[in-house]
Amino acid sequence: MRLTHQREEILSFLRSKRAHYNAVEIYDAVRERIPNISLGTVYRNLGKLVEDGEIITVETDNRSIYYDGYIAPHTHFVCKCCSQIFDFEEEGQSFKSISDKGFTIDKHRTVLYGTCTECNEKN
Amino acid sequence: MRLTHQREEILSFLRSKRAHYNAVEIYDAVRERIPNISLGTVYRNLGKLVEDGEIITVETDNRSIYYDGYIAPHTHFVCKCCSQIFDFEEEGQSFKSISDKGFTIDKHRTVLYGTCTECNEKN
DNA sequence: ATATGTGCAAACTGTTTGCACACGA
DNA sequence: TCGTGTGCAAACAGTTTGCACATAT
Repeated sequence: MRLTHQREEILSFLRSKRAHYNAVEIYDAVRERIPNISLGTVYRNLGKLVEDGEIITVETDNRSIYYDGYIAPHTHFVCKCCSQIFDFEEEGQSFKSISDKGFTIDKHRTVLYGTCTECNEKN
Repeated sequence: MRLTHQREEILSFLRSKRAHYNAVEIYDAVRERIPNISLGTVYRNLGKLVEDGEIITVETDNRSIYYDGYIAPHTHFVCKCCSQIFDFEEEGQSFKSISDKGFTIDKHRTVLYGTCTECNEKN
């Protein structure tokens, strides 16, 4: 993976903020430093960075994918009202400490990604 | 919520299968019984059924949303190879029993949905 | 030197929506 | 009857991609 100016700026932007951005938000932010960067380049780099494990994605029930430069395992909370995404270190099924902070939890989704038994046996 | 033939067929299809389908797959299945149903109607009904808590969604890193008629809390496993979605009753952070079955877990995402403290205070 | 990346614009895909008509309660 | 739902087609939004040129190594 070649280290281009564009890729560097995208990665350092995501690492500098402890927050979650979609592709267009990242595009707008990076454009302040590289005015002629294209949205296609942003998408291509985000894809590569995810593939490489440099950043992670947050799949929500919004239409767009959010990207996170903080890659240690953690839990995301999506507010249906302001659509902000919050980080929590809590894992597991007890989210009592989160509700205690004043958050109301409507639903909770856990998704694992990987290779199933059958596919593992085939390869 | 009015009980139309279309809504009935969509819901009974999802309840009859312990599997996960996207809108087009549901459209194709229901079309065998209601040949002139439209994809728009399928989407509208899926939205209403989710809103009503009759079915749940599975957000994956595929482009499309999957729908599940089995609404008890459970964990989903998405195979990156065959893209099948598997159900597991396991919750929490220890997925040892899943790996013991021959599944390889690459990543694990937990997302909570609800209302944040600030928005709760506003309302 | 050359494989990889870029900007641009067009294409693609999943989903939503406006409209006139149909139907369930 | 009347408010909700439907089929259809067009619109939309997020994302991907083909191309010719540029750049990192």
